[in-house]
Amino acid sequence: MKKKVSIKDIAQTVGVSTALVSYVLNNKEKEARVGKEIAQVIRDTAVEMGYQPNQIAKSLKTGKSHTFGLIVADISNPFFANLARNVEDEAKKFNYTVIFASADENAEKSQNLINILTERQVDGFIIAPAENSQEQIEALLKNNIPLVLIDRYFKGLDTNYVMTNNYEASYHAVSHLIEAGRTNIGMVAYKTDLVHMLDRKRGYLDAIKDNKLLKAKTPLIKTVDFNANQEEIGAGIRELFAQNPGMDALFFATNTLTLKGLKSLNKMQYRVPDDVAIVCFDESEAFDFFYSPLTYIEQPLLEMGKKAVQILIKNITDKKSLNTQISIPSKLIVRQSSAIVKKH
Amino acid sequence: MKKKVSIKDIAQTVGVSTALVSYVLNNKEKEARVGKEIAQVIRDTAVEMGYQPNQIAKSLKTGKSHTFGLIVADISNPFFANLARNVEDEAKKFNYTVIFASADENAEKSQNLINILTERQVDGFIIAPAENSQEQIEALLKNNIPLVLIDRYFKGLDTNYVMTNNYEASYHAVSHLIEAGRTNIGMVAYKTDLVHMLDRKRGYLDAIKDNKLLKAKTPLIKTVDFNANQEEIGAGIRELFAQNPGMDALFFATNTLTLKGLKSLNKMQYRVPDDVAIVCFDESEAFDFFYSPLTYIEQPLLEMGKKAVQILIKNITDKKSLNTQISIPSKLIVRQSSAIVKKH
DNA sequence: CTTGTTTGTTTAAACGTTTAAGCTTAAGTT
DNA sequence: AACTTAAGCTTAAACGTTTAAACAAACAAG
Repeated sequence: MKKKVSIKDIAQTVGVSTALVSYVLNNKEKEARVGKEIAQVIRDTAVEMGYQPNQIAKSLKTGKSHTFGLIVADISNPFFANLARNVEDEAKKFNYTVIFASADENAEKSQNLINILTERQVDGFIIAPAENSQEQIEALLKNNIPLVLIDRYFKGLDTNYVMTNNYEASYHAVSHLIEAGRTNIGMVAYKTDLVHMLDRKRGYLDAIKDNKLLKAKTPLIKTVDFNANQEEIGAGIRELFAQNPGMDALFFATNTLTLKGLKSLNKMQYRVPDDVAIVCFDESEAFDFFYSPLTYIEQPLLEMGKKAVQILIKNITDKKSLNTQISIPSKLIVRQSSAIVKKH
Repeated sequence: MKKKVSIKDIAQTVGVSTALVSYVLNNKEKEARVGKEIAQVIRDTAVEMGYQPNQIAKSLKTGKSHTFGLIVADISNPFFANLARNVEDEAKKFNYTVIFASADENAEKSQNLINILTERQVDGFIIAPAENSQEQIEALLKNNIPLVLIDRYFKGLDTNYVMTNNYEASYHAVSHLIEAGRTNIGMVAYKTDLVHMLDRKRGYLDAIKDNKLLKAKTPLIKTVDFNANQEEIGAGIRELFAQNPGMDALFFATNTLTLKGLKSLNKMQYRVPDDVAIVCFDESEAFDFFYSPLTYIEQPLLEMGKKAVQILIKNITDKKSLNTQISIPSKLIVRQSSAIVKKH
């Protein structure tokens, strides 16, 4: 039970050439005109000897590793963890293995991960690109490495991508707040030029503009750093309240922002939805447990994961295939945090 | 920018043999007595040509893939997602790549994943073993494949493992409930013989016994299936209440059980901690948002992840090294859900 | 100046596969 | 009988590395 058994070992014990063994074990008997009986013998000895193909050797020969990389911001963030799980499951259906990696919204780390994974000869990438990683993506494209962007994309780049309808979803969510009677709505978002975030901001702004709620002089959007902690986010919210006296609703751009924001609101003793209504992007188990269950935008993680894998594999198997760019709609889940409050 | 550049290409343009290039790029100049000037030329042309080593070829030659597999129950479960992130980071420090996979507490899936990963020639495994996967682990051991169990282990098997002190942590948590004045404490756990779960049950039972609270005739532990939904867990809790009139506290064995359990308790209109105190294993962002912030057992995920990686790598580099079996203590975070309630 | 040592470099086999091309023998076809 | 085709198998090169061993030239020492 020490040494691994190779095709050569099988060939030797059966008394044939390695070629024959390879043909049989790859179900190429027909094309290679292998004898029926000997094929069976080969198959039997293979299982008898406990043969496990060496994928590394296979990959070296064929130039395909049947592996791809999934680069996200942080695998421990439930959003990406769920996405990853869906990607994993879909990949398995096509006999692909996926290697996850976390880039922490950091271009340098991202480049590092891309290097490591290309050295490992992955057949392609699914990437939630970090800010300033545009050249990295371009380089991959130039090198003809199949690639699907997910969650975000770059305006100028013609790539495959799978997104949700960030603009419309935000527009819809904010409109919902307005319909619920809110007139002074703030937004907390990340300080970034990544398109998904810009779209969410645009959706927010347009909804306000279209409903003539915009007070031009006050900045209604507070942006914070990707790695902002609860205090910084709390400070941002405080500023929003200071700049917009009477602010009666907040729209959070992501789950992390929401969670830290809610804790700050609790500390500041704001009540939801009485003092301030809340709507946010993404899901979290915690949203169900907040005293006023949150209204949130549910992203289609299952479909996004599946689609990304399918597109990637299409691109891997047919390198000439055109780019696919899809946007899958999110769903607004309305609950108590954005309820209409009786004025008294 | 089409074809990848190989060591051969570099050798050709510099005008030396591939051996020299290999020596230089692997920093074996000293041992191989490569000329200083030519070494520099080789190094320069390598970066000029944008050389990226082919890890697949390297692996085939050296028999080491510098990769290991991490098999957990479900990567989308925050417990495993966090663990995975810590494993990822620690592995990167040693230049290892990790391949995550979810076995869904299912032995068949687990075997499947092990097969796929061994075919990919991973250098080792970190596994949170599923029930009935003992023979799989034994087989790996017999084949001399380095291996660290995490979160759970098997009583009869001499393997590396990294765990938390499930028994003591549970004992302590339940004792804490008793000290807080609770006298009729139920437990919700998974129906499994995996050691970590048995230990948590034992800790619970012993704490009760040592404090003379045990009513022998009533089964105070309700066990449910791994994939039990909220309704089933709710039904379990209902039964517990029926069998133990006056039950005034519940101990949940995992985060998932807790989340579903709390939702059921809400539905049944039990109030925490007035009607029933709660303590649970694992963390969840949601615990902070429950109206009565939960008292929970915080597992040392960072240390567990790090240790597991370190032990695995030690085992990979020195196959003769003895098994390391460590238990890292968890911490009870006491909050409102287990508070003392004034009787009236 | 032989012989030995050092320094710098190349050769070539190997890792476990795949696969085009070649080889043999048997079976059809005229 | 001579030739073609088919069936069944083997040969050998290749994928991109690593590395022990061989080689060659330069230098040192006796």
